[in-house]
This record gives sequence, C-alpha cells and structure tokens, in this order.
Amino acid sequence: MRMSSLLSQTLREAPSDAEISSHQLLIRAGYIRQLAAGIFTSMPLAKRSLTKIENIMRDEMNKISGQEMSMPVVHPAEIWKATGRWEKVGPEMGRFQDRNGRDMVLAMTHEEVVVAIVRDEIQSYRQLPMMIYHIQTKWRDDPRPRAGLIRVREFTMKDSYSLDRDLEGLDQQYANHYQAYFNIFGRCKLPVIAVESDVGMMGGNMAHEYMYLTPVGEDTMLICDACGYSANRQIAEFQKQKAVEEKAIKRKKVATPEMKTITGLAEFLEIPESKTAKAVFMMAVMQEEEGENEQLVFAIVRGDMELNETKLVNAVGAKGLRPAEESEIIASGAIPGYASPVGLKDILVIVDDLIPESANLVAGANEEGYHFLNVNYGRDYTADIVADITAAGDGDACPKCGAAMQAVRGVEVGNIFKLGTWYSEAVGATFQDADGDEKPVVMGSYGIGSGRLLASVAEEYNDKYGLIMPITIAPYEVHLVELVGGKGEGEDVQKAAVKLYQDLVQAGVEVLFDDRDESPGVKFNDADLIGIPLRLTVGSRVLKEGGIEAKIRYETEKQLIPIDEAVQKVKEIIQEMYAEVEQNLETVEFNV
RNA sequence: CGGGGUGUGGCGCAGUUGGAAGCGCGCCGCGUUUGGGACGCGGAGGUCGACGGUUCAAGUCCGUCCACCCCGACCA
Repeated sequence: MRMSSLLSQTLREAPSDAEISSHQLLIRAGYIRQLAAGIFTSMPLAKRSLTKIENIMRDEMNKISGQEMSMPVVHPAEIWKATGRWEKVGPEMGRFQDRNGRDMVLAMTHEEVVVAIVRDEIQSYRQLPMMIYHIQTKWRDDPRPRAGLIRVREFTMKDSYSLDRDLEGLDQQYANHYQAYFNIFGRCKLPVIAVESDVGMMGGNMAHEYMYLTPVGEDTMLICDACGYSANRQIAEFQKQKAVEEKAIKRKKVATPEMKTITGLAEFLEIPESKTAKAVFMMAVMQEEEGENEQLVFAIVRGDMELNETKLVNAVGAKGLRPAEESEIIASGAIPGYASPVGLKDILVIVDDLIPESANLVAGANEEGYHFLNVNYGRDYTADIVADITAAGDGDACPKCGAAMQAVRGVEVGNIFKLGTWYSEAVGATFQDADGDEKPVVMGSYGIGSGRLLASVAEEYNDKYGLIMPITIAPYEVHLVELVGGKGEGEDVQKAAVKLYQDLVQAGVEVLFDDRDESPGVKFNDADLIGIPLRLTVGSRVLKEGGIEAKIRYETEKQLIPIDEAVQKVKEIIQEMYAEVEQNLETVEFNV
C-alpha cells in the first residue's frame, strides 16, 4: 500500500476527549475515528488489524471443530420473547419497529438465533456434539461508553456456541475453548488471566472471564499470588475475621443525634467501624409466575465492609436490584440512618455470614437519633437468609490458602460460559437421544470482542512515540520509508525504493510504502506512531553503502542490509517475529 | 439516571468591561530545503453546538435544549 493514497491522516495532537493512551494513539495514528459516543469507524489501518485478529480467532475456532456461519443483526422480537429476554433486558437492547409495526431487535448477542436454528436443525444425538461460531456486529446501548474502543456500544464480536448431548460434552467443549482463548490472546501477544466470574441468572454452573490487567480497566479482580486463586470481585470469596468476644453484654440504647453514616457514628462513639452493623436497603426484582414483583430487602453487613450486589442478587434469587427509595424504607417501619432489624417484622432480612460471628455491634434503634449498643445476632434478631454478601477487597485473605489477596483492575476481553439447558428448554430445542428420550440441547457460549482486543493490545504496547504493534496483528508487516531528498540522487533512491517495494510485495510481504513527499522527520514520526514492527529506510546515505536500513520498532539499533539481500533478509526477520509469538504460546491446565 | 466538565476552521487552543472572529498545527499554490514533526511568500477554510430572549450591537449576558468527555449508578 502506498501511503500517498492511504485514507488515514496522523494527528500531531490527540483530540481533547481522548484520555487513555490506546484511545489517543489509535486516533492519532489514524486507525479509528469516532462517529458518536461509543460508535467508531475503523479506518483502513484498523480494519487490517481487526481482520488479522478475526482470522486468528477463526483459526483457533476451526481447530476445535467450530463451523463458521453468519447470523443476522436484526431479529424479530418473537425469538427474544420466546426466551423471555424481550422483557428481561432493559434499555440496553436496541428495539424498533419495521414498516409493518412489528417489534424488531438489534442483536446484542445471538443465543436466541442459535436456539431457533437448533430447534429446527438438530433432531438427533447423532448430530452432536457441534460447535458453531460467527463474527458479527452487536449493539448494546451501554449507558456509559468510555475509553475509546475499550467500552463501546456497537462492536464486532466473535461468539461461539457449543451444542452437546450432556454435561460431559459441555465440559469438553468448555475446556477446548478455555485453551483456544489463551491461544488467541497469546497470538495477539495480549497477556491475560482467566478468572472465575458470575454465572448470573442463566442457570449455568461455570463461567470464566479473560482479563487483561491494566489500571484503565473497569473490572476488579482478586488474585492470590500464593496459590493462584483468581476471581472477579463480583463473586470473589475471602476468609473473614471472626470476633472472639463474648456476646453476653446487655443491649443499650444511646442517643446519636445526626449520626446517619457509619463513619460519623464510629467517630462519635469512638469505636472502630468493624464494631457497627451497616444496614443497606435494596429493592429486589423477583420473577414471579404472574410477572415481576419488587420486594424490599434489608441487608446487613459489618460496618467496615462493603455490600456486594452480585452476591446479594444470587443469595436472594433476584433478577436485579436497585437502591430503595427513602419512602420505601419508611414504609417498612425502619428509619433511614437509624435502621436495624431489631424489632422489625414482615421484612426480608439477609445478613452477611460474618454477622452471626460478630459480637456486640452498634446498630440502629429504628428511632430518629438513637442507636443500640451491643446488638447480637440470634439474641436480638434473626435473619431469613445468612449468606456471604460482602465484597472482597485488597489484602483480604484468600479463600483457598489464606494468604493476602491483591485487588487488581482489568479489562474483560473474553468470556466463556456454561449455559446448560436454560435456552434450549425455553424454546424447546431438543434432540432424541440414543435411549429414545427427548432431551434439551446442552449449550455453552463464548465471546471475544475484536475491537476491545485491539484497544487492549494498543494499551499494552506503546511508548512516547506511538504504538508498537505485534507482527501478528499489525496492519502491515513492513513500513518502507523512502527519503528522496538531496541533490540529484533523489531519482536513484526513488527507483531503489519502488523496486524494493515491488519485490517485497511480490514475495508476499505486507508493505506500507511511505512514498509521500514529506520530510524525513515527518515520515519517521508517522512510522513510529503507526507502530508497524519492522521499518525499512531507503535513502541516499545508506544506498551509497550499498544497502538499506532496517529497524525494529521496539529496538533501538538499526542494521544495514545489502540491497540485493533485502527481500530475503526481511522475510527472515519477519519469520523470526512470528516464531517468537508462537513459541510463547502456553498450554494451560484446566481442571473442570 | 445523579455529580462534574467541555462545545469557536480537520486537530489543539485564545478571544479582555458586549463593539470588525484570531493563533499554532494541518490543508492548497509557488519556490528553497531533505536522515527525526524544515523555511519563505501567497491562499482556502467558520451558521462561534442549536433554538429563543435581552440589547443600537451577542462568541461574550439570560433561558431552554442538544452533543461529547470524566466520576458514579449500570454492564446479556
């Protein structure tokens, strides 16, 4: 490709609304342009990188017997009503009506289409196991797109779906994906860790997220260096410090005027926050037979700990949660700021499993301006549910080995999910098994967003000059710079550069040829910015020495290559780069 | 949806008490330059986010709305 005709201008300065480096550099280097919040155009450079990423995904999916297909982006609402997600999913789903007034959906994922196909196409166990995938546009109207390509509303995703006779088959396909995903990220040179993640409402029994660890990420993981335990904070467990005190002390009411927060209360009473009980009121959306129903949930955690909403949702079996309004709290008989379950009736109380193990806490007296001292679970009140509902934090003890865990941030670049039979049962996607019984197909779903992967790689590999793209996903393998300056020698340089360009292309090398009439500084800076791993320079200075100059983007040395060996030598360098990536792929252990 | 911020040429920005819309980069033309974002001369490019109001006069003051960014809520 000749740069003189490439649709991509580099920018000396990043747009002011780009804050993180991958966003700034992808914009500055001309890879992407923004159209609206969370909606981006992939310019030719990004498109080439994305195509390479997608081809890596294809390769790895094909290796584990995936069949590529293409499912529609626009769906009739019926298939979403069939699984109940038409109602379940909120405004995140794009909905519109066609000209005949029929409800339509913009695809945010493709389980519905998969089960619709499976229902019609899979009749026999002889057709299973099977794995299908596609690389397709998704629309999720995220309330807060951010950080360039890290979190967008429209994106392309490789999503695959495993279909099996039984759970053993699912386990196998899940394990296949577990490894294939490490291969995909490894081939893109993106370091990731797999962490256990929330399975949510889908009846699945296992899910993992692939996290690229970076401070710009918005998920928090707890990882244990000692034993390797790692989990998303949403579900991370930890060992809690139990109290050793006697519980016998008598309950006592004290005046605590204007002390509505735990911090204020602890200061006022001169006690640590761990000696208080924090009351959190949530409205839980419960799925009842005749539809949804909201119920007030009174959650109690120790004052120094944080409620984990995901754990709470799972513990009470709710569809979702929202903070309760003050009026809803008052209607229950509790006083906001001074609430406790002591003396309250007809309210769903759920306490963290540490609470029964704690002694003599300060809790609200359900009276404006008063708290109780020495409140004890069991004696003063009981709960409907006792469960782990607090969030693990940095330094908390590992649930497996007890060592202090680290809280780290990351970007979720992929996930794998054992769905089970939830979807197939919902729509009657069944097959006849060898024993003659009609059984629901057992499913798994697996996803990787290609744009987010590109952005993560850009975030990981850059310096003050620009991007440093791995050879496997760089838009081109070689950035050829011609320096046609000088007096009288320009023609020779140009001839040599054009010939080298043509020879390289002929030899199958992907070359971005900077043939523009620009100064050397501009060309070198643009080359650094775009971040193609190998840069070749043809200029009169080195040409006189009978060669061209080669520089690897992430190294400082340059080397002179005799011009008649250039094609061969370049191919060798490139091969080495590819080989280095392949060598570093890891086989991971996966224990189902 | 709550809190904060920003909207002036493609990008980055300035614009004073309301009084003729500017600068740098980029872009076009000519010339000189040519190994790390060259220089000279001459140009093009703007409904100042939108609408309404105040005023003799609005980029500037007032109101409403919109868009984008950041934090939070949210994230099959």
